[in-house]
Amino acid sequence: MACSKSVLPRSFYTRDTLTVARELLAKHLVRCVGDAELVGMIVEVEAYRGSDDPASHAYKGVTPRNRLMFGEGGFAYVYFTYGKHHCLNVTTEKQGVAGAVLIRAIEPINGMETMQKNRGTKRVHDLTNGPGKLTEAIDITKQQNGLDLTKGEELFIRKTQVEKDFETVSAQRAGIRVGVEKLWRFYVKNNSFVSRR
DNA sequence: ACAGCGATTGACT
DNA sequence: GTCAATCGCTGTA
Repeated sequence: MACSKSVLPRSFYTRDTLTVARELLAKHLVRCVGDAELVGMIVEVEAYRGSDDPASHAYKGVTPRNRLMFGEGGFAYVYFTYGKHHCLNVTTEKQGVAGAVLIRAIEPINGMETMQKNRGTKRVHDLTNGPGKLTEAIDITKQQNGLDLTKGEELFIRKTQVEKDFETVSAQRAGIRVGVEKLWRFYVKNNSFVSRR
């Protein structure tokens, strides 16, 4: 696998969830499907923790759905919601500590034609500017739930060759009714692929 | 067994 | 701006 040494290692993920969330911005999310490499730059994320975070799936303890949030950092946690959409998270923290980062938006870098086909639209700015949109664009379903992101194979995240300067904005998380006071949504300032709300 | 609902989206007024 | 779609997960019985 080319560029495998730039794949983020386990030690990146097994840290504090808020730190991992902020540092995921401007990294490249890579989805390999056959010979195709669908790539997007992460521009918007949200952190979810455990018993201190009423908005988190992990707030009330382990269930069959959220068990990956309690496992070791660096795995994909994919869930299905509103009867329509999949959301992609990466797990964080060490084994036994709940945490995950929701990938809310990416800026398409490579494989845009496939993303347009998967989304059924040609409008570039509608391809990946939302958690349910980007999973459809890069073909993430529960098939990918539990994947190890440190392998550099089907799904992974890598450092960019030259990371441009950017400003990080902290804001309220979207679509939740509790825990809104925590500013655990982070996005790249002025990036046009950040979801609206 | 089953009612309630959601870390969203797209269509419509 | 408002609201319906749609179904798997969760809590309760």
